[in-house]
Amino acid sequence: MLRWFAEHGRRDLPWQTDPTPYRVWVSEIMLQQTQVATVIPYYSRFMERFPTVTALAKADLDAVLSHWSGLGYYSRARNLHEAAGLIVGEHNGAFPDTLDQAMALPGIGRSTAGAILALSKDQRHPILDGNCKRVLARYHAVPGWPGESGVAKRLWSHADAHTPDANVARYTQAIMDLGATVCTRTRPHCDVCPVADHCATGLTGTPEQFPGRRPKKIQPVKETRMLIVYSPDGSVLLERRPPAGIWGGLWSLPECATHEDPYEVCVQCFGLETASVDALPGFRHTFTHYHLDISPLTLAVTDDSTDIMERPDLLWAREADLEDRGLPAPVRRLLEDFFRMDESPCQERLTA
DNA sequence: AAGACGGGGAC
DNA sequence: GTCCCAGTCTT
Repeated sequence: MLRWFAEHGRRDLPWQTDPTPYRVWVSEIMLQQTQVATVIPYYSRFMERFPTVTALAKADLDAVLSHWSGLGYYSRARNLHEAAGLIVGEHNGAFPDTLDQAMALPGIGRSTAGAILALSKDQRHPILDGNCKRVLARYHAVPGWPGESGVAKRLWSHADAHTPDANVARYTQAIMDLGATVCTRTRPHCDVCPVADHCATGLTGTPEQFPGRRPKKIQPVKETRMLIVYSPDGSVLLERRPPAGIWGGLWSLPECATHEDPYEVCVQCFGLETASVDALPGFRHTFTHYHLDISPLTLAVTDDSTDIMERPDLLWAREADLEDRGLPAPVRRLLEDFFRMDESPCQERLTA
């Protein structure tokens, strides 16, 4: 593995050039359930804005969420920010040196804690990310879906047995790179695999059948109406979502259940008189666990009461304000389209 | 043990 | 469309 890594491993990823615990930590959190190519631009912007754990701890959560906007799993950003405060407040600004202390931080489980300490301090800890699960399930022909506790337990045992006493950082990067570039989900390249000779499935079996698939489930379909409440000065009303749950803590559009009257919602919830409801084309946003059918409605504010908003969960935002706010990806796209229509001469919606 | 939690890349 | 990804947290 180490010989293969020296020749074929990835050594030039942004967090590898200067693998401090902080830089590795941020990368590992971003890489949870997210592919390297997606992470890289986010990582660059994040490290430029929050170069140290102190800078991250001092920042507003809003600033952190805006740099996370579009990555998904926003609890990762909230946990990262909270953990930075704990590191500054309880660890004198130094990332914890033991596995248990690292795992005590929010957002850091066993695999991430092991990866950070292995990659940044060469400590001996096994990891078990998606790449390792695939490599080990194939190498040892472990049947079953890794989401089952018994299967995960066997994989952890193999991971620990393979982890060397020396060169842990390089070995850890090697097994992840092997999974990412050779032992790929479909059509693995067993002909160039450095461990194919001892692999239980590579040359003689069917590696694609490992690991076992997640049991299939029908995903429910939910629907909502999103209100684009716009004022004559070209700003739209944003509402902050609750800290937990879907899109937790992000700025989104007010929503209106199918049985509610959008005019009434504007009056009751925001004290705003509106007119001229228009429907924009609906679209479907798909999550891991359900589909969300979104029907956007535009409402023009008719009275001049835009100065009554003193609520911290409400915000009038112009187009230029959006980039500094954490918005769910579909809401960001929707508002970008809305403002783009606004500029287009064929629309008379705002000019009446 | 099972479900919640986003978004995008690969196919 | 489906599957999955450098998982963790809550229930």
